[in-house]
Amino acid sequence: MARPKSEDKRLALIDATTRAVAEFGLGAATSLIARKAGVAEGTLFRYFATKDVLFNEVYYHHKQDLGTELMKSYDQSLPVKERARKIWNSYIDWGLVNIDARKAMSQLVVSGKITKETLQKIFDEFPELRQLSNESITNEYLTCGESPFGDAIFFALAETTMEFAAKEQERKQDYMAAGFDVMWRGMTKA
Amino acid sequence: MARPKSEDKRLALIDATTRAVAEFGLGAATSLIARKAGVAEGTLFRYFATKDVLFNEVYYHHKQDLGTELMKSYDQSLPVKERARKIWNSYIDWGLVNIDARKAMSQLVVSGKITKETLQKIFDEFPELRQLSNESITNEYLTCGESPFGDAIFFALAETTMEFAAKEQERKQDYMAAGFDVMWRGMTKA
Amino acid sequence: MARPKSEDKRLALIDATTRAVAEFGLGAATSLIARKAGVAEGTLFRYFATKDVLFNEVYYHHKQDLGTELMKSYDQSLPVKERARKIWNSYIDWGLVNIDARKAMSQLVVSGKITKETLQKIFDEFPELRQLSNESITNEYLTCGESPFGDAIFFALAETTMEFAAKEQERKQDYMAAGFDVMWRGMTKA
Amino acid sequence: MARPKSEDKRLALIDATTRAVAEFGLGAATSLIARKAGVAEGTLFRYFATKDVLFNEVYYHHKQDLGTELMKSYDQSLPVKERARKIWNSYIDWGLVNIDARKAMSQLVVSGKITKETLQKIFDEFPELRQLSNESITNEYLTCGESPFGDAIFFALAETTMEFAAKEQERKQDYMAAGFDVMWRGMTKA
DNA sequence: GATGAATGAGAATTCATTCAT
DNA sequence: GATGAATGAATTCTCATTCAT
Repeated sequence: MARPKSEDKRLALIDATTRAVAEFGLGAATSLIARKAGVAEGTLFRYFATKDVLFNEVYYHHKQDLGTELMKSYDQSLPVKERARKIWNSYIDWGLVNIDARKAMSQLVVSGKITKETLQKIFDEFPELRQLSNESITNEYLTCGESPFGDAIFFALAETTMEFAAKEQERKQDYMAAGFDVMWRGMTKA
Repeated sequence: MARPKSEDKRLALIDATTRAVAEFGLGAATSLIARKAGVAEGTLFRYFATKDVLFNEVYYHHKQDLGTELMKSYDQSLPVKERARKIWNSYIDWGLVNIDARKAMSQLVVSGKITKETLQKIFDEFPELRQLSNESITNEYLTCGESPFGDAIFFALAETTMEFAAKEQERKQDYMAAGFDVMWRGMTKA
Repeated sequence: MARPKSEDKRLALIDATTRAVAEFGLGAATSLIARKAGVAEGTLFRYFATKDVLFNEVYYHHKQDLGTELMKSYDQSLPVKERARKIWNSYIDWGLVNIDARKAMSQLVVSGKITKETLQKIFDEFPELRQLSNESITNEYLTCGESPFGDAIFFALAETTMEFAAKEQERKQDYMAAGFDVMWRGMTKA
Repeated sequence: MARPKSEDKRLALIDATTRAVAEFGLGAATSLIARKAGVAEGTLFRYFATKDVLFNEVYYHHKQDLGTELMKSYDQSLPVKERARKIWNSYIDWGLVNIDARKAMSQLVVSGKITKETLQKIFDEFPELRQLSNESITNEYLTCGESPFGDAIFFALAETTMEFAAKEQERKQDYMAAGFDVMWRGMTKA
C-alpha cells in the first residue's frame, strides 16, 4: 500500500509537531520534531515530503479530530438551540483538552502555509456542522444561507471563549455559558 | 552631535517589516526588510536591537495607530449604541485600509513574540476604549465589569468582520452592519 | 545505523583549526577552517557545537599528544637528571615538529577560551610528568612539593627554548642544552 | 603639531583598550573601547588609524612604562646580583599592579599583530636593561653576548613568577624570591 | 576636532533536505 | 524502511571604518 510502514510513527510525528509548534512556533526545527517523536531526522521526510506538507497534515488531523468530536454531540432530535449548545460546549471542551493543538493551529491558520486544498478538504468533511449555523442564523443584513460568515463568527467566539476558559479553568462554566449566550443572541433573531 | 537618528528610517523600517511579514510571515529575513526600507542591513540593528524587538515595536506602532484612529471616532455625546457603532465602523475601516498591518499583527499576536510589556503598554494607553465595552456589556453570566472578555469578543467579531469585508469589499457595508448587529445583540441585554 | 561519524573528519577539523589559528589567530573564520579540512561549513558544527568547543578540543588534543610523546621518553630506570633531560629534549623536539600546534596553543592559553574543565582533564592525565618536577625541585624558598610553580617554570623555559630553536634550527642542540642547563641548575639544589 | 588635540583622550583610549582586551580578548569591539574611554566611536579613529595601530601603540605604551619603571630600579653602583634582584622585584611588582596591562600584552605578543617596528622600537629604548642580562649570563653552551635568549628566559621566568604571585598575593615574597633564585642560579655560573 | 549614524562585508550558527549505509 | 551524517544556502547579528553634521 501507498502509506508507509508505521501509522504509529506518523501519529507520533503529528503529535510531536503539535507540541513543538505550540512551544516554539512555526520555526520549530524538523530535527527537534523528529527527536520529540522518537524517530530519526531523515525519517520525518519519509512520512512527509516537506515541512509544509507536515504542517498541512497536522492542521488537517486536528480539524478532523475536532469535527469528529463535535459530530458526537450532534443530535438532530434536539431543538436547534440545545443542538447548538451541545456542539458549542463540546468545542470549548475539546479546546481545553487539546491545548497544544489549539496553539499550534492558531499559528498555522494565519501563517499562509495551509493550502486551499487542505481547507477545502476539511470544509467538505462535516456538512452537518455548517448546516447548523445556517439554521440558526437569521440576520436581516445578511442574505439567508450566508453560512461562511456565520461559521467564522461561531468559531471566532468559540476561540475567544476557549482562551478565557483556559486561562481561568475554574470559571469554565461561566465563560462557556456567557460565550454561548453572546453567540446565540447575536446570531439569532429575537 | 553628528547626524541625529532619523525618524523617517525608523518608520520606513516599521513599514517595511509590516509588508514583509504580511507577505512572507515572521520568517521574513531582516535583510529583506532592510532592503524594503531602503537602508543597509546593519542599520536595521541600530534602530532595533534584535528582530524580536523590531516585531514588538511594529506591533505597538500599529496598535497605537489603531487606538488613535478609534479615539477620533469616540464621541461621548452620542448615545451608547451610536458611540459603539462609530467605533466599530472606524475599526473595520482601519482594517480595510491597513491590510498588511492587520495580516502582520494577526501573526504577531499568536507568535508568542509580543512581550507582556508591549501588551501592557498598549492596554494602558486607551482607557476610554475599554470603558466603552464595559458600558455596553450586560450579560447575566458575567459579573459586571468583566471587561477583558467583552473586549476580546468585540475584537474577535471585528476581526472576523474585517476579513469578510476585505474579501468582498463591495459588500463592506453589509458585513459592517451585520457584524455590529451580532456584536450589539450579543453583548447587550434585550 | 547510517554512516558513523568519521574520526577522520574530526581529526581533519582539528588539524585545520590548528593551521588556521597558527596562521590567522583565533579570529580565523570557521568557514576557512571547514574549507581547510575539506568539509562543509555545517559539518564543522556537527562535530563541535561551537567554535569555543572546537578550540578546547584542539587544545586538549595537542596537549594529550604532547603528553603521550613525553611519556615515551619517560624512563624510570634512568637517574633523575637524565630522566629529566630526555623529557626536556622530547619536549623541544615535539615543539619543533608541531610548529603550528605550538603557535595555536600559545594563543589559546592566553585567550581565556580554554575552560577549567579542559585544563583539569589534561592535568589529571599525566601524573608521572608532574611527579618528575617534584623530584627535581629543591628550592629553599618554596615549601617542598610546590609542583605547580615548578611545572610552570619548566614549561616556560621549554617554550622559550623552543622558540629560539625554531628560529635557528641549526643551533637547536645548543639551545636545547643551554635551556636544560638553566632549568636544571635553576630548579635543583647545588 | 602632528599629534591630535588631547593627550588625555589618547591615554584614555590606551587605558580603555588595555582593560577591554584584558576582559574580552583581542576581539573587543572598538565601539566598546571608545565607550570605556568616554569618547565617541569615530573619535578612536582620529587618534589611531586602525585597530591594529591602536594595539601596537598599547603594546608600546606599556612596554615603555615597564622599561621606565625598571630603569628607576637600575642602580649601577650595586653589585650585579643585587642590581638584578632589584630589577627583578620591580618587574614582578609592576606586573602585580598592572594586571590588565599584563593580560592584554600576553595576548598581543602571541597574536602576530605587533609589528617588527614596534618590537624594534622597544628593543632600542632600554639598552641598559639588556646589558644587565649580558653581564650576568655565563652559560657554557651559549656564546657570550647571546643576549636575546637570556632576555627571553629572564622574561619568561618573571612572567611565570608574576602569574603565581598574582594568584596568591599573600605569598608574593616567596614567589619573588624563589623565581629570582631559579633565574639567578640558572643563568649564572656556579 | 568631535560626534555618532550609516554602512556592508563578514561572522558564527541553524536547518530543511538528501543520500550513503 | 530507517537512520543520521553531510550539506550549503540562508539567517541574524557584529563591527571596523567612513563621513555628514
